[in-house]
Amino acid sequence: MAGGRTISVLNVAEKPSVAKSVAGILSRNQGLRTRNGRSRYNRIFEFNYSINGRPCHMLVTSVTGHLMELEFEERYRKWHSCDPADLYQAPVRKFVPEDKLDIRRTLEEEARRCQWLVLWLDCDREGENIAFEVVEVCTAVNPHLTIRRAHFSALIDREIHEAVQHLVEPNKWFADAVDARQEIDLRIGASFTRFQTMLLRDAFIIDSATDDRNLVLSYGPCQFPTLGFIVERYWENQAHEPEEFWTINCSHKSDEGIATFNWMRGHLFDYTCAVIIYEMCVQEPIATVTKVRQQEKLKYPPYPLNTIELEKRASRYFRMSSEHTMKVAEDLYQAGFISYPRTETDSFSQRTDLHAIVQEQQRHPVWGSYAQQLLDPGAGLWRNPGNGGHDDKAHPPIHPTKFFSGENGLSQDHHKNYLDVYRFESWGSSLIPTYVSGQQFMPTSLTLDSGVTRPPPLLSEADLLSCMDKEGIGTDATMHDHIKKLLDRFYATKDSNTRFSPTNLGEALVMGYDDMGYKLWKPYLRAVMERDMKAVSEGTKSKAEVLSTSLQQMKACFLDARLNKVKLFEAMGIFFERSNRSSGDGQHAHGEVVRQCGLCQESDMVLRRNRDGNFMVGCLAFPQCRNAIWLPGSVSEAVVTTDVCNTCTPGPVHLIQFKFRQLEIPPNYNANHLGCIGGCDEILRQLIEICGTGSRIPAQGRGSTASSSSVQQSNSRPGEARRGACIYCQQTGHSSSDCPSHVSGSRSAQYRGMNPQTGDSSIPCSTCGTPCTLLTANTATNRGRKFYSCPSQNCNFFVWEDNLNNGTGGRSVQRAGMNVSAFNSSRSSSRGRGGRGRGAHAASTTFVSATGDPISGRRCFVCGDPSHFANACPNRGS
DNA sequence: GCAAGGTC
Repeated sequence: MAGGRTISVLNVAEKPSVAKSVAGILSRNQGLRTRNGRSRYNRIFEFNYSINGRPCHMLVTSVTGHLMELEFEERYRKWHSCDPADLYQAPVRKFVPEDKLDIRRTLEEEARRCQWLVLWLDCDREGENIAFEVVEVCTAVNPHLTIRRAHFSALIDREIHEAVQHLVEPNKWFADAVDARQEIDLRIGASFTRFQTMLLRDAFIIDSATDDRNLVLSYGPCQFPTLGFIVERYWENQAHEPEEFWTINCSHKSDEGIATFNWMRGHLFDYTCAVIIYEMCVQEPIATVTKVRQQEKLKYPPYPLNTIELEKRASRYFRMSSEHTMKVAEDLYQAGFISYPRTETDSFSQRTDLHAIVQEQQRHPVWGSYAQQLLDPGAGLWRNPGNGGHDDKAHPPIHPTKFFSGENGLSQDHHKNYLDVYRFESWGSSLIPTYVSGQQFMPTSLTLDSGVTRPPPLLSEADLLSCMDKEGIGTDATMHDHIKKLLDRFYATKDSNTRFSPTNLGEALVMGYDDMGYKLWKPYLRAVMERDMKAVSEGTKSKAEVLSTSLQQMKACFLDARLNKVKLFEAMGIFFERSNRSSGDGQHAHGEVVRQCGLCQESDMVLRRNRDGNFMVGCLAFPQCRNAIWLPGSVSEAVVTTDVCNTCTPGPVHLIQFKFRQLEIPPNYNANHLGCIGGCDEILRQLIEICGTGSRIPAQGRGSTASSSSVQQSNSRPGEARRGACIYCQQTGHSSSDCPSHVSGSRSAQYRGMNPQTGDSSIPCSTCGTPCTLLTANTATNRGRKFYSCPSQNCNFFVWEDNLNNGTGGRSVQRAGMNVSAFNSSRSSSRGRGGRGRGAHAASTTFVSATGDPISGRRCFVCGDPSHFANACPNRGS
């Protein structure tokens, strides 16, 4: 027993609620006195206690998070006071802001009469940094203080009592890492924010905010990569080219149940190929079981909960925003129901008394009995939770700390269940027949189904949190703040389904930096910083070293970005009108009118230039109407004239005076051309074909996600935009398969490679009028011979090209399998071409067409010979 | 008027 003279101990917690809990637990509410400090929120608790046998007069008070802020010195604070580049070396200082001065005074007054200072800040890097802020303030008035740190991670008796009996030294490396992070964030954030705000805000009419003058175009090392995730996914989504594919599906129903068989090849994009294979199946439909494999499927309970997983699950199951979730979790933590809610840890340490945690829940009406069973050694149900593999060495996974019966004052949102027999995941169940190897059966259904590839969905809040987590953007405690900031800054919007899209402003900014070739909107920068911080916190790098190299690099990057500011200007110019031309009429503000939009028939089509300098004519009603015509990439200038085309209807269609870059067009074309986009202009069509539209070529640094960033996000796509006028609307600039006036792009695969306007590679189907592509046979008897075949499922139109030229005309070939769902098809696709038919039973081997008519005169699909089917065709496979 | 990180 140490005994001896009573010492006064000043205990400082990170927030008032923790001070109250710590005081309550240590004093066991015996002899606990409370008084006000200088700050009305941060009260002081007093009681007597004994640390390692030594009598102590304990004073417990608190701060409210960081006591200090980092700021530039006064003369650099005004935005126009200096060149933003100077902010990389302008002096900074830590100071206690006005609203924290009373807390500082409390600390000073109490510290003067204490011998010890015990720091009860949260046990993470930020907490350690705050601890040193408190130390700085207290030792300034009492240099003789003995400094001690309490380590705890839950506000429960055994943790707190143990912490106070095992005090340690504060960790300077942890605090240094935060100092470095603060300084880098401040310098980068302030320099780029001032730079881009002053550059762009007054130059463009940014209509997102009510008052442009107060708009801040902030840049931050966390908010920008977060925006980058949203934009990148948005670009991927917009650039997606839907492609139709085909699958062969088979099911078998028996007394035991129904089995669905998937094609080992998955799916094929080549329709003809899929039909041939399908037809072979139809011809010999008896299925043989070649292998039977039984596999046990395991479903594991979720790992112990960390902050991000909490936010993701709350968003997924409760549709709670991450911001709200954290507020609720904080309430529960402060009320003592759950452990600290900001943790990266998803595995329980060996020391955690899991049985004690479960014991608390035995009284619960819903899962209490389950808890009892878990604890019953006879039941043998107890299993230790899985190990998620993360441990921040500061806090345990989020877990309930005491029984919660549904107290008043807490909303329904607070009633989260951590130990429930988890309600949000379930087993899928179905019974399938048993099979033995070698067994044969007649499929109940055998269908050729089509599907269309889907674009990746826009990011949900849970997706976004995953991206941030994966790349280390923000802390578990701040991720939701960064997401909210993007909404507040008008950089992004969230739809009712919690899916995020960039606004024009957000997309333009990312595009601008991307065009510079910079990864400033990517997470790499932050990742490097985070690695540096970790190195500092582990003592392998010094704070000074990290600051010096990091800031040097960032300043170089800043100066370079400023040299390339024209890229930001151009990107903004795609979405926003320049403010010095803002007073013009509406038409001028958006471009020159070429014609009325033939698609929506409400708005005008106007001539515009995209960020790559390429011209297009787009509908003013975008994005409601996506009609767009991309012009040749070789156009250097384009001006809408008052001349009107006298062929194209509905008029008026204004002619455009084009100037082409001579070097980019063939020598026999004139660099100056008065052209029409109405469909009549053969020269324009040819130049689009020759030069491409240039609009969708991936820009440097944007990789595969490039294309959609163009201004209109039209449906046109790189390769197809070059192939001439659309067969539906006769406009150039998009292909038929992309025609916005046409219902579906799902047929796109069928039209590839054709050239409708040249007349020699496409003819209309004699039945439905659909253009038929010129294809080349590859059979032994007809290799190299060209033919036309209708891509439509409803036609069997087929004609050899040489017959056509001889005037023989087309003939139909019945194709078994197409349009035919052999056997009763219960799995027909509503969208695709296959499987729509009704069918007779297989045993009769009668096939019925999609119209219900029996098929007669069936012929080989490969060579057209009625004497055999494709699977027996002598020409097949040669 | 800027960042991100604490917290009220």
